[in-house]
Amino acid sequence: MMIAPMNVSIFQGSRCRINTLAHLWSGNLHSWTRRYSTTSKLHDSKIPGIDGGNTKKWTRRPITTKTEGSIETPQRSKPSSIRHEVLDETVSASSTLNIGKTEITQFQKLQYCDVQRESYEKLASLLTIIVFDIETTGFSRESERIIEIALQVLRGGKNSTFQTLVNPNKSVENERIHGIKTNMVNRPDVPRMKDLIPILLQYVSSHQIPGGKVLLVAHNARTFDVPFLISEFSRSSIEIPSDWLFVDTLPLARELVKMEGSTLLKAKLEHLIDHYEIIREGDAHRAMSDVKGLALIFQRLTFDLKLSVLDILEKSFSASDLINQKKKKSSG
DNA sequence: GGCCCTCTTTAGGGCCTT
Repeated sequence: MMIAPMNVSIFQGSRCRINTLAHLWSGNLHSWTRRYSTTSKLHDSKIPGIDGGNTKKWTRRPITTKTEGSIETPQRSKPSSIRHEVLDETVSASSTLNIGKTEITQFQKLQYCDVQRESYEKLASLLTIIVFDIETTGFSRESERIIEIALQVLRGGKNSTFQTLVNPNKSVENERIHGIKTNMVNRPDVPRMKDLIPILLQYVSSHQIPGGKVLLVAHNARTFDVPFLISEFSRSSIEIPSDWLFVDTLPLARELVKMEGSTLLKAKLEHLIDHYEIIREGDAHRAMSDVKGLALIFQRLTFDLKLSVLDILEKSFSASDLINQKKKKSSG
């Protein structure tokens, strides 16, 4: 963990800057720590899975989810009972919040940072970061539909990943992109979006820290994933919770492309995966494969760009931000 | 469709998502 003073912030005047978000999660850390042990903090992490430690345990099981009375949002829905897949990934989070004694001592010497550190730690401790991705039948959020969605909670722990196919109630014409065929999703046992939304809300809520916010991360989130979610939620007459914030990794990748000395030429997800030498788990353009890749990319990007949690929050936006932005443009 | 860049801003084209 690197700590250095910083002078500018829209949140508060001066503050401490913590140049990595890695301490907020553990689920993926081991995957790139092996390749990118460039910091002593990461090098010293005792993470299950490294060097013959515990390995990730994956089990696939059908579940029945009941949402009645369990969603803390105003948009309560009828109880639903849908079979879908949850991939259990058991990953210890114990290493991520540990700070070495030396680091604490050095930190404590920065007297002027104490108040800011307290605020930072409070903010960080209340934040749940979730990487997500959707596959769709095309680019238009008006005429096309979501056919797959995947999420990964970066903090790790039980049920840290979620994925499901979605019944679009229309044919899939772009199978060549993701390999998802019409007969894979147009089935009665595949949930439609209106059935899935209450489950999604419950899943996110179950990982949300009381009083905290959720930070949902996606590549090209601002102009693709989030507008698609807004449209799908709207069709189901459900609002996206106001405590969901979104971060788009595309502008972050573009910052890295522009950075002096950077070898990243394009901001596409595939270029980022190549750039960081990430080994894919599964096929490209399948939601969970892209989520797992992006989870690693997000960690590397925030490290390379020296972004703290506050920096990321400054770049975040809400669903209502996009809706209001669109209304302004329409009226203007 | 929004963002970004430039041979620009009274515009146009490329990128990025499926």
